[in-house]
Amino acid sequence: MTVAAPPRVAAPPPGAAPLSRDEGEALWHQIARVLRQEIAAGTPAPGARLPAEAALATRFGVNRHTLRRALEALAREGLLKIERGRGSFVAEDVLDYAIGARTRFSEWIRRHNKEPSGRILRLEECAAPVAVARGLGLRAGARAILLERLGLADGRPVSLTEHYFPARLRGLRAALAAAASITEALRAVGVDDYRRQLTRVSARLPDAAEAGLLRIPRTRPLLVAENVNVDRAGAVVEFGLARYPTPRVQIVFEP
Amino acid sequence: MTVAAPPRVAAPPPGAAPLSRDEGEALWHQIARVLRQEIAAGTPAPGARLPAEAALATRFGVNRHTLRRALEALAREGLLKIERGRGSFVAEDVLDYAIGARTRFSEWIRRHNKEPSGRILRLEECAAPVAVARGLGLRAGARAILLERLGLADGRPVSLTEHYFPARLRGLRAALAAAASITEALRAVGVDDYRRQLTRVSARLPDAAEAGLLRIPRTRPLLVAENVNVDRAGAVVEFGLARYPTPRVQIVFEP
DNA sequence: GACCGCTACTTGTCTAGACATCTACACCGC
DNA sequence: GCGGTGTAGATGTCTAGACAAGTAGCGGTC
Repeated sequence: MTVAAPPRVAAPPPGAAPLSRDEGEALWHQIARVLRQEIAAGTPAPGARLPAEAALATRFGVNRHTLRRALEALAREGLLKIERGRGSFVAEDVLDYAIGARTRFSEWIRRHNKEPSGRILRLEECAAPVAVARGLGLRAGARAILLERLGLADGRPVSLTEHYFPARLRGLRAALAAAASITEALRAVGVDDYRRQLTRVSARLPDAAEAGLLRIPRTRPLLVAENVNVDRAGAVVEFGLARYPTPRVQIVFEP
Repeated sequence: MTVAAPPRVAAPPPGAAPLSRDEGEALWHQIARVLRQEIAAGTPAPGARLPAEAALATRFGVNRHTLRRALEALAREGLLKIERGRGSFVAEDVLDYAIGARTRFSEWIRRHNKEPSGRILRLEECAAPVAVARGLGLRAGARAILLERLGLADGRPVSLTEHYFPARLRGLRAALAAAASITEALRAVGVDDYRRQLTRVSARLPDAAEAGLLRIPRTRPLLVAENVNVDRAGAVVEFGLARYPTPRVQIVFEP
């Protein structure tokens, strides 16, 4: 009397989606379909990490190679980004920041069909640092208003900006505290229109605070953009210093 | 004293391209590069079959899975077409036959940057079959001139055509034997211009002779096009019956 | 704090074998 | 000639194990 042969592979765990073996559709194809649906449903969310290949293989009750085949297919479709040594991540569409003369944060985010929001981190009067004073056309140490702000798209941080305004704009600090956007606050103090005069882009690694606020590891570079905004008369109304997390954000120059 | 451990895999045969193991580039990537070069150099030629995966794996001294990975990459690039149960074939660009009123064989081929040529298989006077007589507007059994021709592009067969002409065109048979093209022969007997009045397309499997001439297996369908050409006055000057091998040739309708 | 090395975890590659599935073709019987 | 059947050979899928190589974080050292 012989014992029944053990199944060739471990059965998938109870709650898992059932894969049909010995039917027409390949296992890796079925797995890709399941993952595609889950991603479309929002879990895991864009940017989130998937379980490791070994864990997913266990979940579906298949060999790691079979599972890899499914992940490769999804990566080719652009749904996943697989990073060696780190894991597989649900692709999040890159926010192209198209630098134009009149680009406003909320318009930028809305153009990507996301909901813009923001959090004021700091709002105070201070002495302008040297680089800022030069940008604003002031003497070093002159008084300036500083607004530090975290920009979010659909709740995910996409920018960390410092805005310096010359102190000559009376009432701006109160307006910034009350208004929903910088554009609106400037209008409240008489600056109807402004445009970007200059933008300079660089990159560096974030410090701990920046990494925490933007929710990125400290090894991911930031794009750092300095810009100068002027009013219709050409007077400087703002010096901005923006930090964007890569690769979530890319900057595009529009001539 | 121990014997040296045997190599994990068989060494590639003497004449084969050397692959560098334990260097930065993956084996499958090196193999893909070698095959890409060979295809670019023309051997194997477009349409030709590559050796089977097992044979190629032996040639490069790798496992079949490793070789498959290289083939898959090339297939994704469009350089190969892999067909289950048949083999891997160097992709050949499909000849789109754009049906226009004045499409001539040589122009068609030249538009694809290939060199047109042809071989006359038959040239004789015969009694027109019923279908042909109807196309030519003659009584069944009326005398007609038949030209059967194999058309080639860069030496590869792309069409097999029967051309029927009404016997009223005196001297055409001699002209066809002497001229390089039908257009030229017709001009020699006074038909300066002609245009396609009608084309009807169907498909069927080839018989043994057709398969042999077009160098395709008998299981590959032929595109069959009947067409009627008329001169400036509207009189029928030719009834054509063309057979094209799929998928080498596709027919495109131009409105 | 900065730097280094260690370690755990992750993805990438290669090998090996088994079986499924499809194609082409020869063969046979009618 | 026609159609079915068998067979060899091709690609497709899955499992299994091993090792390479990259990443991140921890802890020790200076």
